[in-house]
Amino acid sequence: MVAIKNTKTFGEHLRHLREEAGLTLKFVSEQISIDTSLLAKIERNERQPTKQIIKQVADFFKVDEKELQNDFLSDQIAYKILDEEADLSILKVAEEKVKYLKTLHNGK
Amino acid sequence: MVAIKNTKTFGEHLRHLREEAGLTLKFVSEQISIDTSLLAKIERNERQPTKQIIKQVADFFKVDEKELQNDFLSDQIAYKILDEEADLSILKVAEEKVKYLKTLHNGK
DNA sequence: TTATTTTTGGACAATATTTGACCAATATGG
DNA sequence: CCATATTGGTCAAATATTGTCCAAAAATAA
Repeated sequence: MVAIKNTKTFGEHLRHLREEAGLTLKFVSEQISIDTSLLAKIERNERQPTKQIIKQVADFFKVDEKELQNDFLSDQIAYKILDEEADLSILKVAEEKVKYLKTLHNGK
Repeated sequence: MVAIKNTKTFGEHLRHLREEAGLTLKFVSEQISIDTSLLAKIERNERQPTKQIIKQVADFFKVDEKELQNDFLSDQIAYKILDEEADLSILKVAEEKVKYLKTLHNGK
């Protein structure tokens, strides 16, 4: 597993990759065949990337697809918690539930 | 804060409340004005309760609404992780992101 | 400044997802 | 068997999300 370097959001991560490479939204969006304004929104976390887009981005920037997917997933969870103004402690509960549900599926 | 007693899913929790009270789906669903089969599905985690339904259920069973909401929220997160077959470690990342996003909002 | 390029923002149709309702099928238990 | 409880499938309606288009704003260059 690759270590988690920072706590940037998915969009910030994407923007970082792009700026690091010194590329414009227009250029990158054309390379991966999506609308420029859509990519801009994804970088600002105003639109969610589809799995397809995550794959294209990963391929383009030569980063691990699974890692990007996880980055996006943790974003979704974080935003949901903020949205619902929930306590961070529910993450622990969620963790227990995952374990519980896994035993259900196995144990059948 | 009330301690988390178990790792049952939201639906199991609901079913437990109902059976403990010795009531039928039909009766409870009528009391809170939703379709019997909808309530059954919610208890089996086949349908997601709306906030409205969570409130009605909480009122009916005289349990804390916020607690039920949290229970449902942690369910959603757990199912999402199972769905995506993601590692539990992303929960830690999500936690860091929540903290990070909170500083962003405050710090403005 | 002006021109050019880049990024942002809003509106909107198209698409996808979710909900709740209805009803039939299946279980449960007298 | 009969009566009641629960489950399961289908579907239209409601809701949410996506991607596109284009204009506005911001940044950069000339």
